[in-house]
Amino acid sequence: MDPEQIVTVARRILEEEGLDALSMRRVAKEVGATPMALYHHVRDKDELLMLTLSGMARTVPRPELPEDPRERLLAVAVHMYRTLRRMPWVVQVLGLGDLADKGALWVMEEVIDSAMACGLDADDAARAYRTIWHCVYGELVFRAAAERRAQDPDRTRNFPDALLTEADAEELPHLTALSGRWMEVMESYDLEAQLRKVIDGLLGGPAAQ
Amino acid sequence: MDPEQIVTVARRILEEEGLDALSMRRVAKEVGATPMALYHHVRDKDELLMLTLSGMARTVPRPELPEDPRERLLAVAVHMYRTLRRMPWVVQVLGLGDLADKGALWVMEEVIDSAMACGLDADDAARAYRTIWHCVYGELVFRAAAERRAQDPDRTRNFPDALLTEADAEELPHLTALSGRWMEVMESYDLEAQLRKVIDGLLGGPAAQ
DNA sequence: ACCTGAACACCGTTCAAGT
DNA sequence: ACCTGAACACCGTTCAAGT
Repeated sequence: MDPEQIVTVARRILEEEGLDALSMRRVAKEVGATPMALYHHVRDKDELLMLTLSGMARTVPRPELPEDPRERLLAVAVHMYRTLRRMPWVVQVLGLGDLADKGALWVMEEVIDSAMACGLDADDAARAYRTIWHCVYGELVFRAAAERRAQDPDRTRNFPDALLTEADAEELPHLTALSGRWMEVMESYDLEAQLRKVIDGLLGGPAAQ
Repeated sequence: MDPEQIVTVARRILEEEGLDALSMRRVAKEVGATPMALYHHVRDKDELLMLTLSGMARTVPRPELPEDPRERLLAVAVHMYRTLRRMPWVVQVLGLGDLADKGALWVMEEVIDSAMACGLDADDAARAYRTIWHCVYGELVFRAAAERRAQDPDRTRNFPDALLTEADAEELPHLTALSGRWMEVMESYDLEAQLRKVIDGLLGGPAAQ
């Protein structure tokens, strides 16, 4: 039983059942050892979680990217989104902290390089990366939440529709007008289109020419 | 022992010690009852969490907002950020799902109204709200993570610096150049300035005139 | 060095019984 | 209607003991 085997088992559990299903005891059982045996190879659960993340980036082939820097910036962001969309557990673990994977650094480099090619200085480019990442991460978190909710019909709330009463029409006219269509409007949310606008803003205006 | 008392105790625990410290048994103990008594007032832990959220918005006074719609949009977003920054547990609970508070709907209304006053149609304004919320939420999550990490000096990793070796200078030139300054650059990240650019992008260009 | 067994101090929730 | 007690099936982690 080596650390690699522990991490492999942990990743399988995360993939199949998500973060909530991962416990030291569960990993130990599936690895065929006592819970305490794990602690000879990882410091604690947090470290195990960190180890499940590192190396994941290598499993994703690096995409062909457009040459135009603005399009490249958009393409990297969309790639990051599509990749993590298929790995919901990675998003869950990322939210826990600062854990990171060396194999994913090229994404940051590519974003910063593209932004600089569009005229930003290095510091602004690094900050632009952060803002773009927030847009991607937020979308991943709330889309996952929406899917969970859709699967539990008992608790469907159709926020914000469920909170609106007739008395709100005056205070909240736009929400009232959107009422009933909210889900529909949100399903038409296109991250790529939104990111294009965000990138325009971060680069100081739409593409020239 | 009424539902209100249960929620009050739960909120205090969340405020003082965060989501991880909240358990049904702990709430029961502090309320002076057996764990099972709670289940006569709330369906399960998820419902209790939802109840802790609802009503929180009323505790925050609604701010004076500028008249200019673009400035109002920015001011609402910044207000949302500053408010939640002081309530880290609310951010934790929000990440769990779709839980929402009626008292916070004015924020959505105000964002959508401002965006429409700047020329967006209702659907685009709703989508703009979502993108802005992601920028705010992402910043809240990762700033909280950075603070947690800073308090546990044992695990400080200074991502991405810690992952870089000399061999990466060629593959990752910009990250290498930023190396060492990463923390510094991130500390200079100003959400208001970033949001101003994002809003420019979402509204289709910087303010006219 | 690597692993086990027993223990500590917890979890959320169900179920049958009490008033 | 509201609450309790006992139980079920779990947690992460420590500590002393084994090989």
